[in-house]
Amino acid sequence: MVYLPIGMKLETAAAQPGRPRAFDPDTALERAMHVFWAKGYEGASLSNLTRVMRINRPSLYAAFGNKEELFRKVLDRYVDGPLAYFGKALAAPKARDVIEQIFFGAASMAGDPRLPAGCLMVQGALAVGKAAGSVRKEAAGRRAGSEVALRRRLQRAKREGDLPKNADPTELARYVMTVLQGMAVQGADGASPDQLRRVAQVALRAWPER
Amino acid sequence: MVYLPIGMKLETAAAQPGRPRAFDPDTALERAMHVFWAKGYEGASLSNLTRVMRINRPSLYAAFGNKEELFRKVLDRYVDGPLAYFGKALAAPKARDVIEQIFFGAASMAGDPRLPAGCLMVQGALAVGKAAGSVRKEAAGRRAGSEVALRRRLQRAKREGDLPKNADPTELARYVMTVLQGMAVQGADGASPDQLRRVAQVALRAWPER
DNA sequence: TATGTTTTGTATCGATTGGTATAAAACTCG
DNA sequence: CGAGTTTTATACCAATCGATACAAAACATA
Repeated sequence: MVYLPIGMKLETAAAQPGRPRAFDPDTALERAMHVFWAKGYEGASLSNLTRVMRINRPSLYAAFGNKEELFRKVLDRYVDGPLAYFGKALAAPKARDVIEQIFFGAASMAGDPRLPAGCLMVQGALAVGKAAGSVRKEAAGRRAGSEVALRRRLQRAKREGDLPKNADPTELARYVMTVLQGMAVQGADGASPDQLRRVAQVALRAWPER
Repeated sequence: MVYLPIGMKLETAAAQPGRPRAFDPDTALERAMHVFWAKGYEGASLSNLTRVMRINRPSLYAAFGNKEELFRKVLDRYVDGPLAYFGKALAAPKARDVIEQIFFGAASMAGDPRLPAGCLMVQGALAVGKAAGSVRKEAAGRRAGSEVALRRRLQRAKREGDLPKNADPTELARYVMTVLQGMAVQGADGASPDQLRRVAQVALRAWPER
């Protein structure tokens, strides 16, 4: 059992020996996210990464493992950061609201000038060489995971009478993910939030009413 | 003016001097397409390409220029080959048929075991490093070109009374392209033709009736 | 101040990248 | 057969890739 001084954060509690870090790992990770987001896993070289992260190569390897582990940690940060709207949307009371929040959340993300265009989980490692195969599968697995989460939410909605009896949560979830991933491609090509919102409006016409 | 022997093809007419090619450029291009399609522009190395194309490096450069030009020629071949259904669909008499043929054409392409998963124009160069920036723009420009062609087709449909007066061809074309590109991501993740067809069925519910 | 520990910066590692120089091989034409 | 032309195969180029070895620097503790 470890007793901490009251009011002291757990991270800073253990003042370990040795030379202290000259950089904030969280800030460095944020910067790495931008590089992978804009250039993809293979397009982001270690020289790119270290320059933007403002750390040298050994510091990167000591703090994040290697390029692949860094990418995985960047993916974690991405889903907890820019993609947080997705998880929040799942908590909306009605299925229709869930879908609207997902679509419009994706559209408005394209309007943030601080963020690269498109979606990291889509363009980060969609088609890659043999060496990056596991990274591709990692990203694909996360896309599939999002679809599963949405499907379960829609299954719940159906149980709650929030969807018609003939509605298929599996098909609907896949449709929503398809539109979302298409919006990611459009966003990567420079589509504006307004354009994406109009796409979302059209896509919502396919939603089963009442 | 050049007079050709009757019944002789123009390509084989000029029997030029020098050592003849030991490979068929068309076959080699087809093989290169598969490599770029499966691995993306950056993930496809020249070693990959020459091995699959079954030619050596100088032959590749003599016949196709360099990696970037080879990719452009592969894109040409892609639109004239696997993506030919898109152009044919535009010739359908009614707008609704155009969209159905596009969607179901994309779905059935995913069922061809001879072809890599997904869509070359989407995953070939979606997010890449600085050196491949022009290749990314090339692919993006072709995606935009497809959308323009579809928009014009829908504008014609509206003039012909084939779409409601309040329908917006620009929005509809963008919506269709978005769904199509989303289907490409789903296809890259291993979605079956049946699954994609069901997605298309849902997507078609957004289409303006009458 | 001395010791132990961790991070930092530099300088590099072998492997691979896209791209070529060079000469032998294989054809046409004279 | 010999000259001219083009393609082939091998070997190689500089540059960059991801990843490390090593020693100086900066801290805590004794």
